[in-house]
Amino acid sequence: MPWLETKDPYKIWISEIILQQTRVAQGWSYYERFIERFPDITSLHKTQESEVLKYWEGLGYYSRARNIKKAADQIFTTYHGKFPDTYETLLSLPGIGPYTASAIAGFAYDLPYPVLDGNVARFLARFLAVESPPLEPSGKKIITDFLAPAIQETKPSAFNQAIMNFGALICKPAKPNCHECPFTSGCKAYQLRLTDQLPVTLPKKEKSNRYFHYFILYNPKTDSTVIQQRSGKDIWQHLYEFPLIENESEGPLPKQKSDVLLSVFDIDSDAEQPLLAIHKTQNLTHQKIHFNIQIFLWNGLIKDKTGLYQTVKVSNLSSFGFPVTLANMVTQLENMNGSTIKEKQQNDVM
DNA sequence: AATACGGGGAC
DNA sequence: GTCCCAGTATT
Repeated sequence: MPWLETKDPYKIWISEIILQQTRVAQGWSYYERFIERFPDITSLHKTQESEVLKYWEGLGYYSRARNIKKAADQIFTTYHGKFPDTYETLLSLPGIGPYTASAIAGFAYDLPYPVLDGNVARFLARFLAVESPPLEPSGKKIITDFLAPAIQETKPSAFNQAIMNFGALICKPAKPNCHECPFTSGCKAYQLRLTDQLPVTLPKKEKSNRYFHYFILYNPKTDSTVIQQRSGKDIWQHLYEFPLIENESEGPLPKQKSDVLLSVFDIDSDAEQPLLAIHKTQNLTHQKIHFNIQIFLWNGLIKDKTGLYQTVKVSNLSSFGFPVTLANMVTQLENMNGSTIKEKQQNDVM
């Protein structure tokens, strides 16, 4: 972990944001690349949000990237580039909640704020036999009241690191290593044989299905295609995507709907068939996305005055941040490098 | 208090 | 398939 070798609050901040709801194994390479490109507040302040999102591509929870950019701008202007060094000012920054504020306060400044992440919550929910979900307000209070005096007894950074590691390595979600645990004599869950029933979890909700029909329009003459940036409050905010029609139900898109979009790009669906149609699904926490991706040949015309669509070279696509499923499509497109599509086009003519 | 927000790895 | 991860913001 960065804080094992640095007290730089900037690096600690970035690593903590990346590791929110993200395992070290998944986030570590992102951290290294991110720090290399953005070594400090100034470098983040000088770039565009879209580049930060590109570096976040594939990590998920993209509000983290958007908020990192916001917070960096705030630190640059409001705090003149000096990283905030109190719990309250840290907490006031976008993307920094109670956990991250405590983590930075402890690791960078040795301030005694106990961290309460998933690992700590699980350990203390068992140790204290907390009856409510440990991250709900009531359970959270019980745990925080227990930790607040405890962290005063020792070095905050060591305390926080140790208690999180303990939860991750010993007091694991399933099959905790109680035989290696030095706290069994004080652990209520262990005494009551409730270790596999705690912590209490909330009932899970059903996830919704969504049907995304993407149109990849390929202009072989210029080796270019069309993308747009996602707006609104929906998933993947500010990431890029291909022209999209979302359908309410499973199955093929009604011809009338696709014709409306295709006509914007001067494509007659009766004359032009997709070169390729790809189906994929992607499981997210709250929804299952069904992708239907079609590649069409395109003459380069856009009959749309909103300016929401932008034409880009295929060779330039990878400079934009896409949702992971579309990022994989981009990789495929680049590998085709136009030649496969042209080949396919010739085969169709013959 | 409930809900949305991504993606992947462990089981 | 299910669970859940060094959580936060919004409603």
